[in-house]
Amino acid sequence: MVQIPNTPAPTKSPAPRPVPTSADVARLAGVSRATVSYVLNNAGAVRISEPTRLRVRQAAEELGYVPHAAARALRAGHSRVVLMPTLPAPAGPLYSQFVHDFQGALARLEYTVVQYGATGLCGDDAARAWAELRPVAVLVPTPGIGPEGVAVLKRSGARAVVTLSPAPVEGAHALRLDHADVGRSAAAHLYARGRRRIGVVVPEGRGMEVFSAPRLHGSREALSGTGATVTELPLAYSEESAAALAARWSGLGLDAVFAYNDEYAMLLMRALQETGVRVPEDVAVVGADDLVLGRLLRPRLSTVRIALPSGRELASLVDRAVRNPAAAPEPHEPFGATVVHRESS
Amino acid sequence: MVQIPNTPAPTKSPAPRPVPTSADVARLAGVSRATVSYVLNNAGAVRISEPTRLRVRQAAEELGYVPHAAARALRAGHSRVVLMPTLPAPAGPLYSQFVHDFQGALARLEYTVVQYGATGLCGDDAARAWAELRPVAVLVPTPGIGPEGVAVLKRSGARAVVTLSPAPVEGAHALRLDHADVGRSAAAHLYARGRRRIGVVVPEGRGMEVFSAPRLHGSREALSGTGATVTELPLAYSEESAAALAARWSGLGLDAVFAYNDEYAMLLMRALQETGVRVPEDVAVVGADDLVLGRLLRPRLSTVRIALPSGRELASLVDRAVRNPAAAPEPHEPFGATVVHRESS
DNA sequence: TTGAAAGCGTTACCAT
DNA sequence: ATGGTAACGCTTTCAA
Repeated sequence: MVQIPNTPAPTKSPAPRPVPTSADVARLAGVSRATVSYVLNNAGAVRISEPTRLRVRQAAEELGYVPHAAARALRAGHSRVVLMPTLPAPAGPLYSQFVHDFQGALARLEYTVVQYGATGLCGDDAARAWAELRPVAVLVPTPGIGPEGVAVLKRSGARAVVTLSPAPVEGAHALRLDHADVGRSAAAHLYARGRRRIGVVVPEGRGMEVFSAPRLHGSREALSGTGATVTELPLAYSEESAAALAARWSGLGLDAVFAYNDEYAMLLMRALQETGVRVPEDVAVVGADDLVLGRLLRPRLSTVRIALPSGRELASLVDRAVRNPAAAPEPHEPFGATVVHRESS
Repeated sequence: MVQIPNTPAPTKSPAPRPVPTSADVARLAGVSRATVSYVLNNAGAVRISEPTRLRVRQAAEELGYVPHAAARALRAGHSRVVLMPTLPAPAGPLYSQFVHDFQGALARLEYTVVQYGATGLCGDDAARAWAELRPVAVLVPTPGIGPEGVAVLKRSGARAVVTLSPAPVEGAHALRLDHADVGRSAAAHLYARGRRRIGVVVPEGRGMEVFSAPRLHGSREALSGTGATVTELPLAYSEESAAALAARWSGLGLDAVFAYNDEYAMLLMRALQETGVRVPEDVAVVGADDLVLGRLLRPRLSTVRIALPSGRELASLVDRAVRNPAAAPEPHEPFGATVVHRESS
């Protein structure tokens, strides 16, 4: 049977040229695919004559050849991708900075960080979706993945799984980071300052509960049995929502508020001040995350600081774990939440 | 020759089990790989008996089988990955929100958004690195990629390339977004308010110049030939840096400042107020990005708002472009920069 | 209803 | 020094 070479498929008019492959480069340069591979990867083991190298390079240039990462990974049996699921809510400044540092540090170690939109799925289902990419390591920034999920990832070739979560997860390098600690610290601080009727801001908005729920819970826990009360205060990140909350403030009878984080604290504090509520005389306010803006407010904002690991440290941990996956997860102290007492409480 | 099956490589002690493949599932279930594929992908065209389906599912479960995305993409010849290079600097709140929306909207359209750390490389070199992933679409959030880069991506199978940049890029759906407009608007506004000696804050820090340079340049441009002066004000995002700048303020002799964005404006405004400089009487301040916090400052912060496309709109644009790559890039008006005049100017 | 086989793009091994 | 070939894991067409 005669095969007509390169008959264009009779579908679309622009006839989308197929993506050039290394075989195309080889054909154009008049060499074999192996030679193309050697030249383009600067393989030291094999010597290729200079003229040949040149021909191959020119051919690749001419065709606009770009190697196919998936094919390469398939062949190699591994990749240098470090996977980082994206958060369920827009990231705050603290986290953005952290991700940026982490990414930069890993890039210097020749890894590629991929933030992957793992929408909808949760827990060990999500782990399966991540495992499809066969990352060499995974950093899970929220709780929710369990030992099963970790096992799936490891069976799929992940040499390191690092979790940031309250409880250590079997099989993972568990960096213990409990947002409930933030709530606990804030509430304990307010209680120690003599406050007894404490509001806790709970941001509205999909995905926010991942962080707000533990912060609320921690506050409740710290105050249980003390006789102090905790009042949940839903609040959207808008002037209107804050004004509405401030308008019904006197009816709530609160003498303190833990405002979820510094940004919400600023929002609420302004609304309260507008309606004549004095801070900290009438109500003590505590934020969290120790953002720059907290120091700029008047009164200066008390806040709870979390000792996040630096991006560089975490990158180096990942690298060590990848190089030696057999090593037991390094134990470490939970990241503490420290109250930074300023003027608002 | 007799081949000893599954001889473990005599290397490491924990003998890392190889990752289970669909062949392993097939073997365990006593069927062929094709059947496994049919069952696991719910192929409608072929009917598989219920008992077989069950056996396959159980085998997959037991082995912890997860399909290999790279292999699948290789075989399919395409993917649903939308690539988004990460910014060279930590993202601000405006951008974080945008990315989150964009990702959510694309997920609903069954795309997978991947943020890819494209560190170091720039322009068309970066494009080559992105092309290795064979994304179906690419959203380039910074200028720097040229027609060459777009061509590389398209030749590599990208059916849509969307750029957010000042000048339209040949071959791409170019959303025209010029940060110089922000600088122009701010400067023109300050000039119209009678200010003539105008400072422009330039954030320090790697990667910031991508946005700060055009904003500065736009300010210069708007004032050239008017007799007004532009003074460059390097500023790190810290209280100390702001205090240092405020300390030498009177020597600068400025009557207005465009503070890069609302966050820097807040930082500088506070430092100025601390040293007794009155806003807006002594110095007019304009921020940018129209963040919530600008409305919370006193005096309320004037700002320049950029009409970013919503994540949903952009997602739908990407989807349309992917479905019909032949269509000419949809023309559109450049996104305007609008001055929101409040009290600080 | 199920199985065999080809092929996606790449690279490593083994001939030449 | 270079080229043929097999194999990575998966899907799909064709044949039984």
